[in-house]
Amino acid sequence: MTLSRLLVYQFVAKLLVMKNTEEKSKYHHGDLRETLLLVATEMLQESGIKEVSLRKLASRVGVSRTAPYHHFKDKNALLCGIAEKGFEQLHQINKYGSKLEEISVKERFYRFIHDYIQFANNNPELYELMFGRTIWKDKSSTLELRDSAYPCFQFQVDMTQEWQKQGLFNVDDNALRVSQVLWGTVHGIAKLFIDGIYTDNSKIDDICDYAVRLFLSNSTA
Amino acid sequence: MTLSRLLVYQFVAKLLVMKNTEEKSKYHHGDLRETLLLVATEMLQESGIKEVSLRKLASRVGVSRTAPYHHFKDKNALLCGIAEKGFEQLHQINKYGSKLEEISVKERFYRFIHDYIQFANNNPELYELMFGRTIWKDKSSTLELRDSAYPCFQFQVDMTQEWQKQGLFNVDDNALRVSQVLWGTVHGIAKLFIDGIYTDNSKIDDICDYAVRLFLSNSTA
DNA sequence: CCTCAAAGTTGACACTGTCTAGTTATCGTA
DNA sequence: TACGATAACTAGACAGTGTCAACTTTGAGG
Repeated sequence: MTLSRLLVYQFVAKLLVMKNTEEKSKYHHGDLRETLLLVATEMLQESGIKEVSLRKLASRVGVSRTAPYHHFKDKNALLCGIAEKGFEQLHQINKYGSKLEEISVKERFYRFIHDYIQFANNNPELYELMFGRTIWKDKSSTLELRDSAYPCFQFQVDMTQEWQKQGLFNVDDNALRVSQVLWGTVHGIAKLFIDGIYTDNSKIDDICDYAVRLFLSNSTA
Repeated sequence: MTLSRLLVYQFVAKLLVMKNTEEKSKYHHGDLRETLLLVATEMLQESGIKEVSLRKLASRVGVSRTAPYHHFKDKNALLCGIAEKGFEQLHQINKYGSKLEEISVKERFYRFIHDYIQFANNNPELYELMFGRTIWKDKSSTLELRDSAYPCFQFQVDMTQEWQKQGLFNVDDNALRVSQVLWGTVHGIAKLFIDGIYTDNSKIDDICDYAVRLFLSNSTA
């Protein structure tokens, strides 16, 4: 299964380069960087970050152990690359949810919380990587990673501001602070689930309900 | 510095055994298990979990590489042992804070949030270990770990119930759910700080303030 | 056509966790 | 007091890991 998909990757990657030429030798891969990210993400999702090693990755892609070093400074840079795409995905989800005009603000707020936690729950290893200290602590985050993560963070502040305007929260409150607490809540619940401390996934919806209720019990909307 | 403290450990450990005898040979350490936990915790706090290796630990303690295996099944068991003590510490803090009768319930609630996040912030590596997937995911947690962690978790539910009785939250709400959301919030904020995503530590108090305000804006106390 | 940088290679090094087999010390019991 | 079991400890080995240095192949541009 993984093997067959891998062959597809290599094939597609090669197609990207075979624009005018008929055949390519195998020495130059074509689009190794993208293929590495693709396969590494797959390995991550399949068997966890502990199983992602550069050597295994290289061998899966069919390339020598040190070839990845021509596309990523080190393992950390590769991981940042994976997380980068995760943030684009999450940002997309948030944007989509905030545009649903056929439902009430309150419902949109519930959906934000719910969709966020679902994203984490559907991609536990990816989420763990995106928000883990591996790539953030000690200033080890790549410039490109920050460029894709910060807009995603900022969007959450913007949404909070919108919720304030619509009466879910006090307009006089500092939007950044409110958003930091809200994000803390969803992040915390998500983490407790995917780290295996909250174990009953069937209770996710119920917990989201309570989160909304606790925050909005005095909203004017 | 570390070296001198290490010598103290070894000395103390030896004293524990030298009850009746005058001198002990060095083949048997005396209380290796406890010494390993002590030194490992120190290594953890000093330079992060990534720097904690069984071999380095053994060599610091002055024992062969495989000696620790006679006291811990594997590395995971050692880490569980460290976390265990962390939970006892945290439980202690929670218990202490809940007994302060000279301040109001609201202030006690604030202190719970504040103290919790401070504990995480003062012991980032330990907290990371205690609540990280390394020891929880895939049922890798030790029985002893669970025995020290679960009472700590339960205590938070008990506190929530007390807060409900005193009017901070609706008495009719499911205490477990309320507590799961509250705990999610403090855990999430703590994590965002210690993982390096929230970077301005001087804002901790302010964020705690907002958390309390958001939760208690409609309390009857 | 030639050059040169980019992309890919092998070999090596210093680590890691953990298994196996062997050694030494300790303690309860005959 | 002697003995034998067993707990505590040791060295050797193995398969992994990330990453560095030195080398080769390839393709594109002057």
